Amino acid sequence: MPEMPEVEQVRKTLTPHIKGKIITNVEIFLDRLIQHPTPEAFIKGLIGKTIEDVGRKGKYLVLKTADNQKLIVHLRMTGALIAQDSDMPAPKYAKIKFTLSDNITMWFTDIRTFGTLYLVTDNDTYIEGYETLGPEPLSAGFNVEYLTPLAAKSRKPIKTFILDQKIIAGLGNIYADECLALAKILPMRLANTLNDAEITELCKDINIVIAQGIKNRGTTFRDYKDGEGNKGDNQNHLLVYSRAGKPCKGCGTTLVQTKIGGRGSVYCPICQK
DNA sequence: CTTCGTTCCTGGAAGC
DNA sequence: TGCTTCCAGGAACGAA
Repeated sequence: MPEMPEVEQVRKTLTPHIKGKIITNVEIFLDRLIQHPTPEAFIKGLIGKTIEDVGRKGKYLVLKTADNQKLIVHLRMTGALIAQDSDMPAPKYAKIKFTLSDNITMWFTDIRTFGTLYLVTDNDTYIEGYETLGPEPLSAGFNVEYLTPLAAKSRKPIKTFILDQKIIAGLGNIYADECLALAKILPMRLANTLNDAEITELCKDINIVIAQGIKNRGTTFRDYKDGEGNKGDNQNHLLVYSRAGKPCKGCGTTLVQTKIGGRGSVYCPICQK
């Protein structure tokens, strides 16, 4: 499930294969994934363009294809962008084929087909989730001064609060559980009950957990792969996620699984307060 | 206004 | 063994 570290790893691994390449053809095998404009206009708008830059904003990949045009991709649950030689067979679950110059093909694959793609030209559409993103972990705008007043007026569980992309861009279910475990805060605590010391610790630990995820090239549980089709390594470094019933790495207590905001959540009932 | 539940979708695992 | 049921969750949406 691509969260910020996974999307960043995709960006990094994709860049050397596609940057500077010309898009010579586009084939769409599932129209529904194209959110804007029409599939026909999407194809027409991309053919002949050069991929000038491969960027990222939160969990969105942003491919610049002209001064006034960008291809925005959200992988959601099981989407992937993979670059490979054009003479290689199509990967499984291929949904969109971007034929590039220099014998490279970039495939968009997706098992559950929740992924979304937008071709935005001259800001001709408004992408709600993209435009309202909060600051990212590890960025200057993400700090205690920013987070404290927002938490103070939120009555959501702290886990749900930090999963809100308008508050923090890039956290998903795995890293949210990990951040709260490291900060020793129970995920069901309401955001406005955290004291200053706890917010400070959480802020610091969100940065630590995300930096570790990036360093370990992302977390692969089931389907996530980077731009070259490789898995990440961070699943071998997790404190709580997917470890329900196993001993806490801190105190040995059996980790507990529950549901918060409809999402599976794992925590240590002793270490986390 | 905020918060909560539902929905989209498929594959894999668990249960009987 | 083979079938059915449940679960995974990002984010939009409608309901409370």
